[in-house]
Amino acid sequence: MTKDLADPGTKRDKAVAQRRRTILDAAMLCFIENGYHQTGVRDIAKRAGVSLGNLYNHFPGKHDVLAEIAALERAELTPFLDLLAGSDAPAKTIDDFVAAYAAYLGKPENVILTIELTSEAIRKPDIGELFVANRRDLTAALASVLRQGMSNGDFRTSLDPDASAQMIIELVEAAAFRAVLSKTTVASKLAGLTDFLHAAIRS
Amino acid sequence: MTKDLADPGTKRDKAVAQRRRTILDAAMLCFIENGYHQTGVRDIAKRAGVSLGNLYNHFPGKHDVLAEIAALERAELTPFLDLLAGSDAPAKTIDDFVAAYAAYLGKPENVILTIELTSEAIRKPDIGELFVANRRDLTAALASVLRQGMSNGDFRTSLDPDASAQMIIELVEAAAFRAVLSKTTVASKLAGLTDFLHAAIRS
Amino acid sequence: MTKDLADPGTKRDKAVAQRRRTILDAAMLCFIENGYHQTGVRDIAKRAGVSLGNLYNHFPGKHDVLAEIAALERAELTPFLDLLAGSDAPAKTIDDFVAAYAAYLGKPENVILTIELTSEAIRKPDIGELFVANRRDLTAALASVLRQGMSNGDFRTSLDPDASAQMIIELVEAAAFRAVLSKTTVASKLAGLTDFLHAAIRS
Amino acid sequence: MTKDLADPGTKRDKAVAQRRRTILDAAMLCFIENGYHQTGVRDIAKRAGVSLGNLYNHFPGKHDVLAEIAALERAELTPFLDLLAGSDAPAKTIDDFVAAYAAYLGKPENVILTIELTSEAIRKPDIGELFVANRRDLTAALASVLRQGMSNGDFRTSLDPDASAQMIIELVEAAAFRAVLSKTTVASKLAGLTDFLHAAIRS
DNA sequence: CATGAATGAGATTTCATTCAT
DNA sequence: CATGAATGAAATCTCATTCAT
Repeated sequence: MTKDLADPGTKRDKAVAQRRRTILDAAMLCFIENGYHQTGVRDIAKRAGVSLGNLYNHFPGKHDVLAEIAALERAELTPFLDLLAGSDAPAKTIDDFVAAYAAYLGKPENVILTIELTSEAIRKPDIGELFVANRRDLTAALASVLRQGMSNGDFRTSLDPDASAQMIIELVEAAAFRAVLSKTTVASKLAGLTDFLHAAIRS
Repeated sequence: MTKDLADPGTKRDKAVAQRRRTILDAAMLCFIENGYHQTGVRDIAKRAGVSLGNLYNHFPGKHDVLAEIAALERAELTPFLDLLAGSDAPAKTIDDFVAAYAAYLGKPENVILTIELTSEAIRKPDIGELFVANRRDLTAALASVLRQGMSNGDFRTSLDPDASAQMIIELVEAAAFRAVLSKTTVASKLAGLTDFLHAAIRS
Repeated sequence: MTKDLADPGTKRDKAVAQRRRTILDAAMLCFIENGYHQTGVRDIAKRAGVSLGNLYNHFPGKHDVLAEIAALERAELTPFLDLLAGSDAPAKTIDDFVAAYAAYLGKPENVILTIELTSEAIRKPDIGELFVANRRDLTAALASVLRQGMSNGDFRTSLDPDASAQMIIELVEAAAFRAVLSKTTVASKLAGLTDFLHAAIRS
Repeated sequence: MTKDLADPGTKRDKAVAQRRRTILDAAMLCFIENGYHQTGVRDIAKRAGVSLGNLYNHFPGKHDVLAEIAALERAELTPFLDLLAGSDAPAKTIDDFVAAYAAYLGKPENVILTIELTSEAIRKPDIGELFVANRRDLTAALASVLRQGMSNGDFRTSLDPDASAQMIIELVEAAAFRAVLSKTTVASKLAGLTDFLHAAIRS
C-alpha cells in the first residue's frame, strides 16, 4: 500500500537490516572468542548493545544466528571465486589462489569460526548444507581452472579435476588449521604445500 | 594406606580400572552421538550404569573425561604405527597405510569423535597438546617411510618428508570428514586420492 | 477534536468499532483454543490481523480484552431471557429453557470459555463481578417463572424460587462441563436431568 | 542387594518422601493463593525451603507437581467414601454426606484448588483423567446409597441412581463455588439445597 | 489510528559439581 | 568406592507493555 509511493519505509528497513548485522557481527566475535556453546544469547545481546528480548525480535533463536553467520560466510568466498574466474594462466591462477586462500586462513579467527561451524554442521542438517554449499562453489571454480590447465598443457591430463580441486582446498585448510593448533603460521607451511601440489598436478 | 602392604588390592584395582574404562566408553558413545556439549555428566553416568557421585570418584570432572579419551585415542594409532614400521617397500607401505587409515576413518564415529576433540582442542590447551602429540607420532613414522623411499628411489628426492607426511595424513582425514558431511563413503574418494598422491611423491 | 463538529467521523467510528470487535473475536478464539494464560497478546494481534501496537490503541491491556469478552458474554444470554419472558405455561417454559440452555452449552467452546472466565474470576474482582452479574439476570428471570408456576399450580408452593433457579442453571452447566471433560454429550444427560428436575420442583 | 537385609535405606527413603511432600504442600499453597499460572517454580521452591535445582530432582517439571497434587486430592475423598459406606439409613446418609461435603467445600481453598485443577484439566489429558477418576469413586458410592434407598422405600423407584448421584455432587460443588465468587457461605445455601434435593429424590 | 522494534523482567529448565550418608 | 540429594548459577526463550515514527 504505502510501499508503492517512492520508497518509503526504506529508512526503517535499513535500520533494521543494520541491527541484524550488528547482532550477527557481535555473535561472530563471541563465537570466535569463546566458541558457540560457551557463548550465551545474553553475551551476544550485550556485545551487540541490544536488549535480550530485541535479539529475539530479529532472530528466532541462537541456532538461527549461527545459521545466518554460516550463510554470510559464503560472501567471504567471492574474492576467491573472482580470482579463479580470472584469465591468468591456469598454473599461475592455482598458485595465486593457494597463496590468497592461505593468507585468508592465516587469520586464526577465520579458521576458528570454520571449525566452530564444522562441529555444529555434523548434527544440524541446515548448517551442514550451508557448509557443503559454500565449499561446492569453490571446488567447482577450482576444478574449472584445473580443466583449463589440462587442456593447455599446464597440468597432466590424467588428473581427476573434481577430486583434485577438493584436495587442494583441503590441503590449504588443513595447513591453516594445524597452524592454529600448533601456534605456528600457515606461511611457514606454504613452501612445502606448493611443492607437493606442483608435483601432484603439473604435467 | 592399603596400598603399602605388598601388592594387595590388586583385584580391586583391576575392578576400579574397569570401572574407569566403562565410564570412558560410555562417554565416548555419548560424545559421538550427541556431541561433547550436548552430553551431560548425568548422561555419561547413566549410560555407564554408574551413579553420578561415583563418576566423580573416578574423574575430577567432565573435562578430564574428554582429556582421557583424547589420550586413549593414541592407542588407536598403534596398528598404523606398526604398519609404517614394517619392512615392505616404502611405496607399498604408503599405499597400505593410506588404505588402512581411510578404512579406519570410514567409520563415521571415528571422524565425529575427532571433530569433537578438535573443536575442544582450540580452547583447551591440554587437549590441544594431546591432539598434536597424537598426530606427531604418526607424522614421524610416515616421514621416516618417506625418507626410506627417497633413498631407495621410490620417491622423488626433492620431497620435504615431514611436510609431505603431514599432508598425506591430512588428505585422508579431510576426505573422511567430507564423506561424513556429504553422506558418501571414503572408499569412493580413495582412487582420486591415491592418484593425486602418487603424482605428488613418486619419482 | 473532530468529534465536536456535527457528527463527523461516524464512518471512521464504525470502522474502529469493527476493529475492536475483530480483536475481541480473535481473542475469544485464542482463549478457547489455548487458554487465557497460554495465549499471548501477539497471538491475538496476529489472529486478528492487527499490529501489536495497534491492539494497544484499542485496549489498555490483555486483561481488559478478557474483561470485555466477559461483558460480551452477557449478550449471549438474551435469547434465554426472551424465552423465559415468554407467555408459555411455566412448566413448559422451564423445560424449554433447560433444553435450549443445554443445547447452547452443548458446544464445547461455550463451556471452555466459561471455565476460562471462571478461573480468572477468582482473583480478578472485575471479572468476578461481570460473571456474577451475568448469572444474576438469568437467575432472576428463571425465579420469576418459578414464582408464576407456584401461583398457577405448576410447581409446589414450598419451593424457594431463587435458590431453585440457581440450582437449575447450575445443573445444566455442570452437566455440560462434565460432558466436555468426559467427552460425551450433554444431550445424553438431558433425560436424567429433566426427570430429576421435575421431581424437585413440580407439585 | 543391600536392600535385602532388614530395611536399609528406609531412613533416606523416608526423608526423600518427606521432601516431596514438603514441595507438594508448598505448591498447593502457592496454587491456591496465586493460581497455577501465576505461580513460578521458584516460588514453590522458595516456599518449600528447597533449592530450585533440587525441586527438579524430585519432579520432572511444574506440570507434574500439579498432576501429583491432583492425585493427592483423591485421598481427601476417603472420609466421604467411608461415610457413604456406613450403615445408616440411606436418607440419613445422603443428608449427612451433603452436609459433610458442603462443610468441606466451605473452605474456599478447597474450592479454589478444584477450579484451578479444572481449568488445567481441559487441556492436559492426564489431569483430566485424574479429575474424572476422583469424581467417579464418589459418584459410584453415592449411587450405591441411592439404590439402597430405592429398595427400602426411602427414595422413589423411578430414580436414575447414577445420574442423580452425579447431580447431587454437582449441586453441592456448584453451591460452594458460587459461594466463593459471591463471597457468601455455603452454609447459607444448604437449606435450599436440601429442600430441593429431598423433593427430587424422596418417594 | 497504525506499525513493529525495543525493553527487561521473568518464565522453566539444565548443568557441573559437592557432600553427607 | 558408592550413592543420589542438594546446590545455585546459568542457560534459552517468552511476555506484556511502551514508544518513536
